[in-house]
Amino acid sequence: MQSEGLLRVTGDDGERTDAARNRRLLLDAAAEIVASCGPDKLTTDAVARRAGVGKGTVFRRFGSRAGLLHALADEAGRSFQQAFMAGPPPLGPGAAPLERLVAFGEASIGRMLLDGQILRAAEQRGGPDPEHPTQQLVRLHLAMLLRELDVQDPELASYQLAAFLNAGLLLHLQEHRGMSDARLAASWRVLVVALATAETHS
Amino acid sequence: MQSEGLLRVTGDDGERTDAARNRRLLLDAAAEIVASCGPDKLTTDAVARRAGVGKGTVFRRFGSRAGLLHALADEAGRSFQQAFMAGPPPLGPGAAPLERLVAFGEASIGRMLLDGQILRAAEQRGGPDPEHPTQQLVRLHLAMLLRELDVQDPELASYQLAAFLNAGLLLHLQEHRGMSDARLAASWRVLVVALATAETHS
DNA sequence: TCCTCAAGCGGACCACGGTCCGTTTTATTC
DNA sequence: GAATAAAACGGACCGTGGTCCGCTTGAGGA
Repeated sequence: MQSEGLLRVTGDDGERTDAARNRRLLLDAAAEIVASCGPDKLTTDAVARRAGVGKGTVFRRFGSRAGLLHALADEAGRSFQQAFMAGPPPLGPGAAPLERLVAFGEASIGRMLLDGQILRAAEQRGGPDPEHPTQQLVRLHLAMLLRELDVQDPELASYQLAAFLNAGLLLHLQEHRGMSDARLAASWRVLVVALATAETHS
Repeated sequence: MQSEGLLRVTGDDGERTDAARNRRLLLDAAAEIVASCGPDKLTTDAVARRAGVGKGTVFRRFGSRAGLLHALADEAGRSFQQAFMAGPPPLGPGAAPLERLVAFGEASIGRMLLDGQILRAAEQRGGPDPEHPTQQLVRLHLAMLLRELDVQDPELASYQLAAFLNAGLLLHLQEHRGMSDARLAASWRVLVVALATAETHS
């Protein structure tokens, strides 16, 4: 009998060698499929078949289709993570916080062209549709008010604000992060007041 | 033979009477299911069965499960729409723009407790998961920088910023709204600069 | 080297969203 | 009221994500 039932680990990080091998096979197969057909064509069946493993293995290793896409996106984005955590300024440490914030946003935006497809697919099939009539109504309303406040680019700013006023996010913050309505409202107020009082430098 | 093949309309807004009846049956059935079991239990089969219609009818009327949920949420939110478009200040017209913006956010936040469940379900099954490790890393980074800038409630602010730096949204703006990287970056800069320079009133 | 058993595996299976197409209903015209 | 064609209907059907469970593998202990 075996003295310790908990630490059977031998692989890199607690993964059996065949498990590690299959993870790689799956990630490679997924990358190939995405490269040749786009992320939408990546079905769990297809990736399993291509990797030469059973479908169950996909879910054992990655939990879900989204998990697989996430792992893929993480591999691609590892250098980005390195860059903003330990790379050279202005993205990495060394520059002033505001510089770094600006750089971070710019880098994120630029990155989208690169592997945004995968990131979007990982975020979930479909996702909230910004062009749904109801959402448009909200944004139109926000944009109108922002315009009156002389905010720069009110249309885009309305997207930024609407992105926060989102049922999925708000409910998550309330339910899983225990944030009170008061706190959410206060933060919203800070945000819009900041936007409103920002000087409109061209 | 009939002279005009285009205008067969007789119902309220171009809908045949049986179509209108079925729309109501479906909405009512959906509302009942949501009320008794929550939105997650609302399957297209179940709602069709409960309404006593075929499954195809669900899709003919609402296009998708999400469409049905949206219609449901819209019914519930109609009074809210009225309120911010034509109701009394500060939500409706009459108050200063900034007041209205603040009120709008507060109302949206408060509304979530009411029928946020439906709205979230309508937004799409799953949706982006804010607690995914990668997302957490991004938010931690943002929060750290925001803290250095003495922004109020940096944690929550990090959610606000991250909500915008989102592959689905960014890609949508680039692809379907034709917004350039430069424009997105400029708007991002305005946003973070505004937050950074807002005075920290307790 | 063999034994043991947790970890891993595979693919049949299920549930659900969405499509398709032959049939039925509705409104209009005569 | 009969004829007509567009619109709507229904439910069998399909693809895909995700689960389940009996079988296999691999690694440490003896």
